Parts: sequence; C-alpha cells; structure tokens
Amino acid sequence: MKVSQLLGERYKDRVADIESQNLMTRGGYMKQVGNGIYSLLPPAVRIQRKIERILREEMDRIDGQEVLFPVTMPASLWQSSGRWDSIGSEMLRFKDRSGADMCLGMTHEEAAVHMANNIAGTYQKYPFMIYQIQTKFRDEPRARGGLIRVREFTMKDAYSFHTSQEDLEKYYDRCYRAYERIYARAGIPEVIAVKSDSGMMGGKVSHEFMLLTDIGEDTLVICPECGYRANMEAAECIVKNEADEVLKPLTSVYTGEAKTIEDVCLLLGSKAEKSCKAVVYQRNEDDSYVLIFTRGDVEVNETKLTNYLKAAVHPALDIENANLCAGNIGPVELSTKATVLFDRSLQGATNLVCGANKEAYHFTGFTPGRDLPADTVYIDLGKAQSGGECPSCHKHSIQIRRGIEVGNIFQLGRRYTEAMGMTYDDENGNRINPIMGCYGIGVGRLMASVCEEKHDQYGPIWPITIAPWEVQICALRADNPEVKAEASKLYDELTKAGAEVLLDDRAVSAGFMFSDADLFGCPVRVIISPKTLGRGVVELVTRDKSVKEDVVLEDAPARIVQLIQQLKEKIWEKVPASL
RNA sequence: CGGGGCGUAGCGCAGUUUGGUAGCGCGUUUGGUUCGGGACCAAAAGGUCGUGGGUUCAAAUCCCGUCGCCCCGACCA
Repeated sequence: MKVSQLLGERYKDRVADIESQNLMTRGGYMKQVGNGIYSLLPPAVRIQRKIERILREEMDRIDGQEVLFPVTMPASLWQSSGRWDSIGSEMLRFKDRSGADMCLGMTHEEAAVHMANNIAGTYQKYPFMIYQIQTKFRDEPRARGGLIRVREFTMKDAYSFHTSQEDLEKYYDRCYRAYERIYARAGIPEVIAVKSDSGMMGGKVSHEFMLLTDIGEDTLVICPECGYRANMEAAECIVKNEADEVLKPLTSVYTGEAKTIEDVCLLLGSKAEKSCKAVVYQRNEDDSYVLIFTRGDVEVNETKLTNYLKAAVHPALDIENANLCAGNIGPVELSTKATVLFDRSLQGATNLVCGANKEAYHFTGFTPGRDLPADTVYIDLGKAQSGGECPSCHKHSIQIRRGIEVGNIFQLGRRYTEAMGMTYDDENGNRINPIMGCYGIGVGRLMASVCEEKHDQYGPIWPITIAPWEVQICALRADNPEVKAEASKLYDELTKAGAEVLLDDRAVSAGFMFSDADLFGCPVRVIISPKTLGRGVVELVTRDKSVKEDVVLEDAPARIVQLIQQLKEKIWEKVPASL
C-alpha cells in the first residue's frame, strides 16, 4: 500500500483524553458515527483481521468449530431462556414488518443452544465447542473511551458443551491457556486473569482477563506476593480487628450536629476503623429497605450484596428515611420491613463508635460480640480495600488496581440447556442436559488495549503480529528520481518476499512524514533519502527504537525480512505452550 | 435516567451577553521556493450557523420545541 493512495487523514492535535482513542483517531484508524459507534478505516481493519486470525487459530487449536449466528433474532428465542424479560434496555429491541418482536444479539448463548440442540443428541458427540467472530450490539447506558467501551463491536464468542463438570473444567483450563496464548501473540503478555463475578450470565466459576492500566474501568484486588487476583466485585474483604483488653460499657454520648463518620470520629477522638456505620439500600423491585452495618472504614460491595439478596438494589433515595435508620445499631424496631445485615468487618471488633438510635447522640463502647444477639450472622459484604488481608495467603496485604477487561471465560452449567430443553442421551439412554461454558473476547477492545499498552507520545507501537503493516518505507524527497526508483524497487522486493509494506511516497517534508509514520506505528521503518543513497545505504529503525542501523542497499531486503522474523520470534518467546 | 456542557467550512474554534454584510487557525486546490522531526510565499475553493416553529423591518444571536454529541453520576453479560 502506498500512503498517497491510502484513505484516511492524520491529525496533529490531540482529540481525546484516553490515549488509544486519541492516537487511533488522530492516526486515521477510525471515525465516530454515533455514540459508541465507529467506522474503521483500512489500518484498523488490517489490525482487526490479524487479531481475528490469531483468535481463529487458537480456537481451532482447542478443537473449536467456527460457526455464524445471526445478528437479528426473534423474541421467541430469547423467551425460551427467560432472558427476553430478565435483560433490560441494554438489549436493542424492535419489531419487524409484521409486528413481531425482534432484537439485536448482544451475546449468543441462546443461538448456540438453538444450533446445537437436536444435532448433539448423543453423548458420543461430546464434548464440542462452537465459536463465531461477529458483531454484537449492546445499548450501553454510557459508551466511552473510543473502542474500549462501545455499543457495537466485533466479538469472538465461544460455547462449549460437556457431559460432566469434570470435562467442562478440563476444557475450561484449555481455553484459559488459549487465552493466555492469544494475548501473548497479540503482543500483550501482561494480561492477567482474575476471578470474577458471574453476574447475569449465571454459573459459578468465571475469570476475566485484565490488562492493568489506570484508565481501566474495572477495579481489581491483587496480592503481589501469593498471586491472588480478583475483580473487586467478587473479592473477599478481610479486615483485622484487634480486640481491646478492656471492654468499655455501651455509653450514649451527645454529639450534636456531627453526623458523618469523619465528624463523629473527630469529635470523639476516635478512628474510622473503630466505628460502625449503617448503609441503606432499597430493593429495586419493591423499594423495601436493606440496612448493612459495616465497620466505619469499610464500603459496601454492591455486587456481593446483590448476589446475597438475589435482588437488585440501589442506594436509598429517601434521604430522610435513610437518615432515620442510618447509624443505629438497633434499627429492627424502627423499620420492621427492612432487611438488616451485618458485615464481617464487625466480627471481633470492640469499643466502636456508632449511632445511638437517637438524634444527636452516638454510642461509644459498642462491641458487636457483646451487644448484638448471640445468633447474629456476619456476612462478607465489604469492598476489599488497599492494605487489607489477602483472602488467599492470609499473610500479605492486597493492592487495588484498575484494569480493562479484554476477555472472559465462564462455567455456565445447565442454566441454558435446561431452560431451552437441550438434551442428549447418555450411555444408559437417559436424557441429560449438557453442561456449558462460554468464552468471549472483544476484538476492537483488544486492539485499543494493545494501543493503550504499547505507545509513546507520538503514536502506537504495534506488536509485529498485529501491526497494520510490518514495514513502512519513508521515501524522503520522493520527488528525487533516484529516491523514488530505489524506494519503489525495495517496496517490490519486500512485497515479493512476503512482507507487508507501506510505502510513503508523498512529496512531504521529513517531519511530516515521520509524524505520520509514528501514527501508523509499523514496527520496522526504512528511510531512503538522497543522503542515505549518497552513502549507498538505507536506514533501518524499529518503532520502539531497539534497532537502529544502516544497511547497504543491496542487502536491505534480506536484512529487513530477517528483522521481521526476529521481531516475530521475540513475540513467540512469551507465548505459553497450549494444553 | 439525573446533573452539567456543546452543535457555526473537512478538523479545531471565535462571533451569541447588547439582533444589523459569515470570521480565524489548520487542512484542501493551483503556482512557485524549500527539504532529515508536522517549512514558506502567492492565489483560490469551501458554510441551509444541527433542526422545526415563534418574535422582529431584520435572527448564528432572543423565545419555545426537537435531534445529536461530550463530560460527571446511576447502570453494565
């Protein structure tokens, strides 16, 4: 490809806060069409095709069979699993000409079960996995971050079917390994797997693959010592309570206007971790109250709360009513309709400050083990916090980090096969619902994540395995006949040798050409100019500056092909063996 | 869905307070001079001022509606 022919413009000025969005917009990779909806230009499509190729190879390697599900589906398919009603407005629905309800696919468990049903009626077909690479539409309430969080995107989604939990787990591990290979091959071996909350997908075990970065939207809990890694949504919260030797009596103290934890603690000379607070939520379904008592410095993890209650909740809207309950240790009689829960952070705590069930008063000397009923149940509902105890090794302190979710794997169980009546006959002729797993990777998000991880202030530094072109030739002074001829010759020779080459043949100034080249981010750059030709050489540099050398003109094609090979091998060094 | 902001040339913006000939920078086209990190000179093209209505002699500007985009929050497979 010649830059003079390439569709797309590069821009000099910054256009977005998130670097991948900024660089990919400035570099002419994409153009926004609407909120969370983008068109991709040739460089981005080339990257996307290469990522898709890696995905296909790795899915095929774990015995996947590529299929294609429809984007538009009838409501009846989604009604058969119950999700037509359980999924909210993030699924885009519409009616066809006859008035029938339709929707755009946001995931394809239903379609996968529909396809597999009846054609996998005997245990002898199992296990098997089907996957597709296709467009999804999710009507996100708030798209942001360029390709990181969009409404329409390309996704690789895979669905496996098994006759036993053991078999699913074995396959799950293979897929886990395949994912590690995918990220390594795409040039970001830094991606880590974390335990995650399964959310509405159902099922028990699930992992998310995360790229650690400050702009990530997920919060992660990591133990740097033992390797414990979990999404904040799923992370256990363990805080230490050192019991005081002397237990003070429960005493009511006048605290006046002081209401917040900070104010009360300041007034009474206490610390947040020596206090107890109540947080009030309401169930979405009937607005009934849920009170959670936690240690003063511990936040409520709403995901864990939702999972425990098996009901969606929202922070209490009615502030007056909420205040009435908040901060009191004996709220049951105040609000009999409320569900009252005690967080594990209170277990073993002593001499706390807490609300006294009376306006302008607080208790001191509150010791849950003494002052609450003996049968009080303490549940883990807290948000893990930096410095807290690692739930795995129980020795070290956890860290809180941010990450982008670049993929996930779920053990789904029989949730869909049962609901949709998919069965197979086992050895004894019994009809059994197969067990499922599902495995997703967003292609565009992966591309943006690589950009996020691999760039400098001038542009992306694409790993050679997914770079839009492997080599860019910068022909400085393309108006010079000799430069033009040599650049063109090198372009032909490299292309013939199988390299993917971008030739900048425009008669623009050097600075302009180099800036554009930085935005293209090709791993290998060749510079030909009257100056280099005067010495009978071309300049060879890598985008990451690790290689910089002059090469004699006639040796250039061979050396460049060799360098490409070396860069590829470097990527493969970090790719683990497949299972 | 709540709060805030913005829609004027391909891109970025000024002009709106106080109504009166549509502006600037970048980019584009043509010609010339330059030439190793976003060069310079000259000329030119390019806009239903998001959109619908209203007020007015007169609306980018004032009023009402509507659509779209951005940011914060809620939400999120």
